[in-house]
Parts: sequence; structure tokens; C-alpha cells
Amino acid sequence: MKESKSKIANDPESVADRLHSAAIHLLRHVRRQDSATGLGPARLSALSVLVFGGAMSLKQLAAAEQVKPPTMSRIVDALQRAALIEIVGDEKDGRRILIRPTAKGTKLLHAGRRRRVAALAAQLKLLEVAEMETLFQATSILERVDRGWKEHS
Amino acid sequence: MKESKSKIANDPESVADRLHSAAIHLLRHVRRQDSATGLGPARLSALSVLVFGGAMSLKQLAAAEQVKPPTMSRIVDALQRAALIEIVGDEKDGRRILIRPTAKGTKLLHAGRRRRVAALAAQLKLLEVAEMETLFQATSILERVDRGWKEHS
DNA sequence: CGAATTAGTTAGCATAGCTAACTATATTGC
DNA sequence: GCAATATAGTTAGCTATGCTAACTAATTCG
Repeated sequence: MKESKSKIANDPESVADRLHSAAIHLLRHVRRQDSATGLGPARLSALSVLVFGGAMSLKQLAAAEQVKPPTMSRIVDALQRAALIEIVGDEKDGRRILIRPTAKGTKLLHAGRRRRVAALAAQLKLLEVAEMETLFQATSILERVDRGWKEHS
Repeated sequence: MKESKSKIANDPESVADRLHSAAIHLLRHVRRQDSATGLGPARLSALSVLVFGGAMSLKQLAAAEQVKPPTMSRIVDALQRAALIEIVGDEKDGRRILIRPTAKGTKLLHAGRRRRVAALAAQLKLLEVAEMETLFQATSILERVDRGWKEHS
């Protein structure tokens, strides 16, 4: 016998392939909740970074969203006109701006996030306890992978 | 004592929240490989559905991509002009078109997919065997969740 | 102080989403 | 069997989101 337990097709390439597909399909489903926010994907995502990451400059926000400054400039403009964020001038550096979510923006984002998470949670409730445990452990591993990823690029 | 083992914060809401975040971050990283394909995200994704799902009509392809027919019509037009797909008239129904990937399109998609998966696999190679095993089991669970999801909506 | 660098914006282009309106083909009903 | 209806796809025109190039304003450096 080769090995006692499940050496079957769990090499990195195979797991990466299936994990990749799973992530795509998972997000495709939860994303359908977003229309209720009245915001497009780019604006919603930028607002999310601000709510969870705190106030930051336009350049930092653009980098976080993997987008160029002109693109973020327009998104910020739209979010500001919708009163979801506010712009504060930087005391130390007159060129920089500090972008931070308003109470309205924070509330809207949390509501949207709750809808997404609830849609996923509704599916997870159908799982066995042991399966939930496996997914729980998987999230911890993936969070570590993500941290390692950020360091190297 | 309340419970012997890891009842700690692995309720559906909490796991859903972390899984959701993990999926976002995972895709944000692998997506950076896509510029090498020379295609935008919508075209790449539509081509992927055709390569893995086989030839289908425009309406079916639009539904698979959660997009309206006019949007898909333009994407298909661009993919055809790039010779990555070809259009065949349906024998039974003169209104329908059958869209299928060309050899060139299939090759391009697979190359792009390999780059994405390789980027993820490179990170997974740093994990312990037991962790890979956990992720492997997680993908199986998530694939089942996805199948259940498709049925109910 | 002047030159180079840096932060952000503006202009202009391509892609990607939508609805409304259109064309062409199928299906239905009398 | 043909008129009415339904369905598949396209076209037109709008908004949103991505880019590069070029600009303005502020900072930093020699």
C-alpha cells in the first residue's frame, strides 16, 4: 500500500485549482446581494477598505484596491457626492488628502456586508458540525496565506 | 465547562464572514496574473465558461455570467474578432446561435488559468501536509455548497 | 532658491454593465 | 394557414470603471 490516508489528489496544484474555482463561485453568489446597496462594485469595495482599514490617502486607497490614482479619484468623488465618505486635508502635507467614511457610509457598508454574509451563512447552516469545523480551520489557513502573500508582493 | 472542543467562534455567521473575506483576498491576488492574457475580465470569464462548459447559446452564456444579453452580445463580438470563439447557426432554431471556443481560445484560456493556479499553488506549497489536507476537504465541502446554491436560485 | 519628486486631478480613450427599442424567427390559437 | 404572440439576438445610448498622458500644486533636496 502507498499511504494510509487520502494522499489522493491533494497536491498543491490540484487544491489550488479547486480552491480557485470555489472562491469564484462563492463570490458570484454573494455578489447578487449588492444591488440592494445602490452602489457599483468599485465604490462598494473602496468604501469597504475605508470602513475596515480606517482613514487613508487616495494613493493608499488606490493601492489597496489595485487601481491607479485617477480611477480612485473618480470613485472617491462619487462616494463624497453621496455623502458616504468625507475628505480632510492633511496637516503635515498639503498635497495629501485623508479620506474617511461618514456614519452614513459605515452604516450602508455594514448593512451590505451583513446581506452578503447572511446569504453565505444560510448555506453553511445546512452543513454538518464537522464540516463547519473544517471550513473554520480552512479560513485560518487562508488568512495566513493571505498575510504571507502581502509580504512578498 | 461549556463544550470540550472548538465551539469557539465557528458559528455559521462567523465562518461565513471569514470565508467571504478569504475568497475576496485570494481572487485579488491571483487576478494579477490576468494582464498576461491581454483580455479584460469579462471576456476572460466568458471564454472560461465556454471552455469548461462547452458550446452554448448567447442567452445561456449571459445567464452563466449573470449578465444581460446585450452585454454578452458585445463580449462575444470582441472574442470573435479576436478569433478566440466561433459562432455556428443552430439547425433547429434559426434565432439561436451556438458559441464555441476555437483552439486558439482554448489554449489562451488554459495558459491564463495555469498562471492563476500556479500563483496560488506557490503559496500552498509553503503549508504543512495537514493544512493541505484541510484545504482539500474544504474544497469538497464548498463544491457541494455551490451545487446546492445553484439548485435554489 | 531652483530642480526634481510626489499627490492628486483632468482629459480622453476602451471595456463592461444596463434599459429600451428593433429585427428575425418560432410558436400558438383560432 | 395565417395572424398574434413570444423568444433570441442586436443596436443605440446611457453610466460606471479601468487605463495613460498631461497638468497643478506642494514638498523635498542640492
